[in-house]
Amino acid sequence: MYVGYVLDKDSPVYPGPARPPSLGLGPQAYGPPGPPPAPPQYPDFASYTHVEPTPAPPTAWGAPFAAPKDDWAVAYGPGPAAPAASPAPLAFGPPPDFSTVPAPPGPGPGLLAQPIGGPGAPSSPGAQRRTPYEWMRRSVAAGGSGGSGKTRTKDKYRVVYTDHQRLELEKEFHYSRYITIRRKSELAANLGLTERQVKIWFQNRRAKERKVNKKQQQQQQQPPPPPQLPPALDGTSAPAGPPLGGLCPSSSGLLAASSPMPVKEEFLP
DNA sequence: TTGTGTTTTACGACCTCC
DNA sequence: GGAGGTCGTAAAACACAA
Repeated sequence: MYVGYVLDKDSPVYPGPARPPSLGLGPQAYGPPGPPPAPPQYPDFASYTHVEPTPAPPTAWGAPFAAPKDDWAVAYGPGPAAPAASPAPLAFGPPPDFSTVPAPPGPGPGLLAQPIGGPGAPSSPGAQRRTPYEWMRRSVAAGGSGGSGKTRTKDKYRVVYTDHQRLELEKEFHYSRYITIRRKSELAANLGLTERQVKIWFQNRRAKERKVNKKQQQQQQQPPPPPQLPPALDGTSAPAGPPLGGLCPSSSGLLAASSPMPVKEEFLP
């Protein structure tokens, strides 16, 4: 690992890029070596302030998240109210939007305020997507490859992170593809995860992004085959013209117009 | 309800760096 | 040697069509 530079960046909550500029890896620059540093992959995230949440920003982050899903608001509840012992002012805790919604059913004010082993709140909207209660109870030892060393047991193969956990992880990821040691500790502490889980989440997240990017690249290199025209039209239409150009200028244009990074469906308004 | 495909955690193998 | 990186994979969780 590159502990050196990571530790170097332990200055107050991300005063600058977590990646040394010498690597050409800004906070948003991610990708296989070679491609130019590239514009921020998440222009929409430009307004996401990673540091202290300002008193009342309409939204702590940008457009894709400007309108938090209602169900999130329902699910998250008022949040942890930033544990008093929090070492640093974190951007944690739900955005202001979340602070006014009622707490989810169940004991405890908010997810983060609860010990991870607690009953926990439904992770997702209406708990229809997830059934978190059981895994929430088990997740105390999650990450728990430690100890017995056997983690893939039948009843505890993997846990499902709550939407809030994922939300915070995503926020962190959008800020920087690589998390610092300090930030990892803070995240783990505040989300009730282990540092190992945070680390692995970031690894998996990067893998996912690579996969998505690769897929998009392939799609752009292989434009979809022209639509099959009915025989009647096929015989009379000029073969060279852009297919159905009048109706749809070009599919490549659509691809190009799409964001380099697909917005997580959950984050879509 | 069931079958199937996709996504999400988690791990091991291997590599690089200090 | 230890930590974290990628890559590949397993299996649970989930979404959705039939």
